Amino acid sequence: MTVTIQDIANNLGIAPSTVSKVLNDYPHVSTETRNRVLAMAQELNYYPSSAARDLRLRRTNRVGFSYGYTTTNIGEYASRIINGAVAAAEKAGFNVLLYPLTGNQLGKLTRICRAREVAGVLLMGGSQLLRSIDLLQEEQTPFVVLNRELDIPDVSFVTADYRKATIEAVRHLVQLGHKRIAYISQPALKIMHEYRIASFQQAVQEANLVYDEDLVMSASTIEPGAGYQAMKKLLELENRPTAVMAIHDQLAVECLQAVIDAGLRVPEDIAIIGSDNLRETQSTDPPLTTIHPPLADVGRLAMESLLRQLSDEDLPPVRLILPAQLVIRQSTSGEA
Amino acid sequence: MTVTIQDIANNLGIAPSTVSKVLNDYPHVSTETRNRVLAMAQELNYYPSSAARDLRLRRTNRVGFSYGYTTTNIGEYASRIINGAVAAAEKAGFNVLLYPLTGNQLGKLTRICRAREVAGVLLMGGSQLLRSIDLLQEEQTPFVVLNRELDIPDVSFVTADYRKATIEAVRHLVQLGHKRIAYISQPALKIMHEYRIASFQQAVQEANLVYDEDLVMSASTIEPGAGYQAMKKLLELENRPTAVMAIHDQLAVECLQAVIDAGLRVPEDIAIIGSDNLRETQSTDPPLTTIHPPLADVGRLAMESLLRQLSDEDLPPVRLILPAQLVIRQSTSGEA
DNA sequence: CCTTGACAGGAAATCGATTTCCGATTATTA
DNA sequence: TAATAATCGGAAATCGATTTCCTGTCAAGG
Repeated sequence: MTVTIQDIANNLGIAPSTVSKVLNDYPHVSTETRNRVLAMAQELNYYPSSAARDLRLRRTNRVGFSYGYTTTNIGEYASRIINGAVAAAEKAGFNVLLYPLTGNQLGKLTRICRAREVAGVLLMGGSQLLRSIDLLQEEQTPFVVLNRELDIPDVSFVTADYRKATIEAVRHLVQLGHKRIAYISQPALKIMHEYRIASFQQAVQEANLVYDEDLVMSASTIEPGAGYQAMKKLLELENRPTAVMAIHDQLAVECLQAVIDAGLRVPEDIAIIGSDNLRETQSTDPPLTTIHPPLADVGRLAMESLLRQLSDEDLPPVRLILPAQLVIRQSTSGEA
Repeated sequence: MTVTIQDIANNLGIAPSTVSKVLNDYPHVSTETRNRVLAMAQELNYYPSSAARDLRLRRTNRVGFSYGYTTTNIGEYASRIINGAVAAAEKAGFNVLLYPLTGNQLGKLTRICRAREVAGVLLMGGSQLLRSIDLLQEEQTPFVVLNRELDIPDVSFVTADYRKATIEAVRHLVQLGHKRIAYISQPALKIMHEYRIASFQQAVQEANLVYDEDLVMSASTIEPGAGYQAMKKLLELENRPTAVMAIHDQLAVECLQAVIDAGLRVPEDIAIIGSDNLRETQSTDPPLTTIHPPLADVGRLAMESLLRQLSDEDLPPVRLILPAQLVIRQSTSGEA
């Protein structure tokens, strides 16, 4: 059933070690033997057992993609990253294992490392990101963090420049005459949450606007509807904002709904800016202005860095912040 | 660095075989030894090498998810299936490997099988589906086909009842008074394409309408815009349809755009029905009526069947056709 | 008191590929 | 021609865990 190097050797009356040498392009094998081995390997449709190889070589061509954003479901956001990562892995002959970070995240990561299931890991989110990083560092498992800017020594990451894009977005709103800009975030996003709020604050101040904490709202849960509620609260303020930015498009879509349901117009009464440029932002009415992070590139470059780390032991950490674009649509500009 | 069973044995002055027996709950080990081993394993943070286990046991707890729909990118459609599949695998202690079917699909599948990289495969799409199935059968690698109804002996599949949903959709349109219903498909979807067209034809005939081949259009490429073009052609017919169904929502969204660009109203002039219930169908203007296949369940049940096949050699093939619902929104009903 | 058998634990084979080491030939050089 | 080197191919060790087989001990039963 399964063909081994032994079978090839037996069929030819030679030693398995010789077969292995042929298959690994070692010198000191006659052309004749070489050809016979190759022919027999083809005839028997031989492929080396991945388990045996991995064991003997003490390495594997598998990498893990561990993820846990606000949920452990892959959505459009995650899949764009995965597509980039998988394509890059594929090109290098590596396979990608999915590790949703549910339950005991640290326990799971420990197993992955110590059982040598994978050669390295791409780490995206998870509610225990910092501790996960600690763990991977201790285990000396190569890894790259996705979509987080981190100031930890020797930690590689690839992310998008949400900060700059946020500044650009606020500038865009200011140019349109907005002075009271609200922000809706999601505390469940942890580090991302804090980083984005800080970016927003910086952006507001750089635009010489007053930073009003009352205008920073949180979608309290990760259930759909939390963004709607947050927007509703903003609309009830006595001095309500004229523009809202959301940490991600799903919230932005809910905001849009809330504004419309309140009988107000977008963008005339309230302008809206989302983030991530999900497909649905193109088909809402009006289409949403949004921050476009190059997620496929994030995935691709993270994977490429990881693979480089795997082949080249001590490379300096990679810290990539890719430019993100502001995609302007009618939810701010109003023009058709 | 990496802890082996040997290390535990050495630290305790016993044989590795004894350690293994403890870790695998064999009898004939004294409680005292057992406890000492377990304590030491914990202390050294021991996890068994997955490669060594796989080699010795001649099995693995990895399953492959091979995919290639119209593209080898994971989109919302595929990710919903994957989420279900991964969750089910996770529950059973299995890990999922992603195998995008690019390039030499059959070669890739051959390697996967013969190198024993995975214990089984979920097969979703791919331009060579039938030959892939042949191959997996010959290799005796357990597999389950996703989202295709197949009449091949011993082949398991899990899919949604698009046929019934299509019939329901046509009936819905007929009730609204439609008599000329068009269908936009995508030949690149191969088997799915043919199956859906056949379902549509059946649905039309069961509704006692005339099946007019001129009303069956193809989105010629998989590039965005092909659906728009197809719709445009339909609108140019002298006797144009009053309703359109699309094989998937992305096409439906493009149809909507085309209708609006032509200055017509949805649903008053043209009603539209999509398929898959992608997120964006909720936020279009008007929101789209669409067929909702329970994709997460498809993934989950397919994985569960596969895992059952793995533990229980000769089980009869699983042929599941899950009910799909028609989600009625304003692109047909018109009511807000 | 001897036999039988349960029991604890170790030695060694095994999974399949790689790699080191070694012996036998042949080719090269002094 | 003798010494050395290169070449070919095989034997055996190795990776780490599992499993079979075996040995020695002790208890039970005749």
